[in-house]
Amino acid sequence: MTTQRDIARLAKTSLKTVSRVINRDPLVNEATRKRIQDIIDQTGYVPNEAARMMRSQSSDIVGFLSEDVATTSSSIDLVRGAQDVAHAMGKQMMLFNIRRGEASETEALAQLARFRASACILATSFHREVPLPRTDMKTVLLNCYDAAGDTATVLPDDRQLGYDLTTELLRRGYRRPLFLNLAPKLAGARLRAEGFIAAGQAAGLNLADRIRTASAGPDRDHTYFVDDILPAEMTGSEPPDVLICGQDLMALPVYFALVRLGLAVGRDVAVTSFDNLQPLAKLMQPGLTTMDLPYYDMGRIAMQQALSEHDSPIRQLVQGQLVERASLPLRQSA
Amino acid sequence: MTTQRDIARLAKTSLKTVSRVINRDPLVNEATRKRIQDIIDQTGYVPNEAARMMRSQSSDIVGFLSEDVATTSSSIDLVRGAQDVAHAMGKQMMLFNIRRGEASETEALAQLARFRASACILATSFHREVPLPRTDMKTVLLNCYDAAGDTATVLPDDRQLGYDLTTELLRRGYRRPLFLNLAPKLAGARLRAEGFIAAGQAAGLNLADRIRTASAGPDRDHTYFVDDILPAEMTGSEPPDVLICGQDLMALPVYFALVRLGLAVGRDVAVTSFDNLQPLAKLMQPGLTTMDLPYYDMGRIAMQQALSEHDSPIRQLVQGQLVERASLPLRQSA
DNA sequence: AATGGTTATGACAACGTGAGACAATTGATA
DNA sequence: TATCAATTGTCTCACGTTGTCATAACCATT
Repeated sequence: MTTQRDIARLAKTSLKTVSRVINRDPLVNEATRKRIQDIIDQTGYVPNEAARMMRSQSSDIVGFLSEDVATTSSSIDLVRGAQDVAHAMGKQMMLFNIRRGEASETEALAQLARFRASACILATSFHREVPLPRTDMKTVLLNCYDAAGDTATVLPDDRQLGYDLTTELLRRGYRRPLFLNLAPKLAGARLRAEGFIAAGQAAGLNLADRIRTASAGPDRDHTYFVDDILPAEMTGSEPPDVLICGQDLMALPVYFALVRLGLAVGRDVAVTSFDNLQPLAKLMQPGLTTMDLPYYDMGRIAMQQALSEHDSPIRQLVQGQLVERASLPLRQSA
Repeated sequence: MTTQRDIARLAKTSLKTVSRVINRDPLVNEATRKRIQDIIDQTGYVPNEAARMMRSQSSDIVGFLSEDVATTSSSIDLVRGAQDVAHAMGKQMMLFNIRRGEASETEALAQLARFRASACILATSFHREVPLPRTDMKTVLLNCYDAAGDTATVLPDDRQLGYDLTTELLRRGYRRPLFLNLAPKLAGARLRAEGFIAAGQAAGLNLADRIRTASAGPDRDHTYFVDDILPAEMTGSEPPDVLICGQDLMALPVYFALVRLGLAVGRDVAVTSFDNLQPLAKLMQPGLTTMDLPYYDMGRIAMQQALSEHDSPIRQLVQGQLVERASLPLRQSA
């Protein structure tokens, strides 16, 4: 491999001058600079990052530990946002697919320590509390938080998401929303429920009994709602005029269930959700109106905090936005 | 940061002996080894990878350049497979989200060169030909190939996938399959069509005219099939008894279209597809019977080839497997 | 010509690790 | 006591880069 020493020899100059050219030190004569630069281009010299790291005692590497990169495609946007910021700042990101609390997490942190990484981002695929691993590295929690609450944290503003979505439904004339919420062990589910009720209060409606929750995991949720809740509610005397699903993946079986009940989504009952999962939300028929979760922005912000010199705010909430499709038409006045 | 020199001072021994312990030199007395190891554990000493890289002139880093980590969740499995193998071999993976042929690709390769990466994997989200970037690094193409054909390549055996799926349909008694294929610019689409026809021939059926293709991109495909092809074919005199969709994401709008046509998936017409996209394929009602594309295995194999000393086979084809769900019932004899 | 100031260049050390050469020490055995 | 093997230590170099400091070259002013 070509080194600065080789360049110096070829350019008949000193090692230091080559280094100056490479580091854009202005204290170099233009003619010399050009002569050296030409040789650099010719030889295809590439600086050795390892040597640079050793000399500077710092590494330009940030770790991204992600749980379940596999399961949820939304978490990919967290990765993308973080990576885009890192590269824009000339940093490198090392991605680790881990399981929280298991050996894979410890190993990832050990690897990052070997590379003297300046910081690490710990991301989860859904908003929830996590145990904080023991590490000396600067840490940013992404889409999760720890009980102690003294670590920089980036979270979706789930309460506001629930509030905004509900407010929009009410504004459009819907009066009997039914919230098919995710399990309360998910922090986002609890917060959205709060926002849902608060938005009702603001409009003079008591929505507290308009929430259904399943205690088990996501998969079970769907079965419960589809087989038990929906048939009962939709055939009752006062059926809901709009369903709020806990996530887009729940809206899909809900669509199918409504078809089985002989109801048309959008006409007989509106359906909304949270996630804006691509390309699912767009491919569903009718297109799913859903609260876009700002994962890409969250990834960006987390990386900005990981790279910032000064201390980051402990908890930063990121807003989402409603994406309108055909599943939530403007309601005809009853 | 603690160094080997610090350890030596604390253990009242020489730098060399510490180095021996760390590098597992057997020529060390057991008692001494333990004493030093204890201090290493206590201080939480972590070897400096930069120094090690410089000393050993090699880096243990493999690059993974992926197009559209964002768009397709299937490509995540490529990443996971590659990462699992890398970590098992004590290597580090650097992930880059790039666009083929654009600056992001060149920059990623430049970064990897700075780290003296030993190899890089170039992955695409769907099976197609790509231009090979100029680089000195050992390269493995994953889910894509270049025209010259002298680069190690890992691909799904799409021809076999098409053949196996079709054979299974025929074995179950279906006789009028209709293949709603992806655009032929995708290599996988062309190969699956070959397999489809070959399987027909093997069963004494001419299926050449049972393929429909759209020339535009995936999104357009769906519209075309859903709005033009399906209504015409399904209401014809001899409607298909089973639909083969080019991908699970196409099967979704197809489901909705069949509902609009008053047809029940599984009962009136069977539906199958390619991908086994999680969790979509499972959540659709009825569950989608689909050819699982072995992305995780492909990722593993690509990384194995990237790390292998000797030259890798130019083209390695990986097999898939049918995942049975309710959308393809065993057919009642007509 | 001497002085001072600026600009350009070079010599050298140091970062942490690993390895080779070889000396020194210890303990056991002949 | 002499000999040998096992263990530990000393010393040195190398990897590639960059900060510190020193020197050289040049110009303008006195």
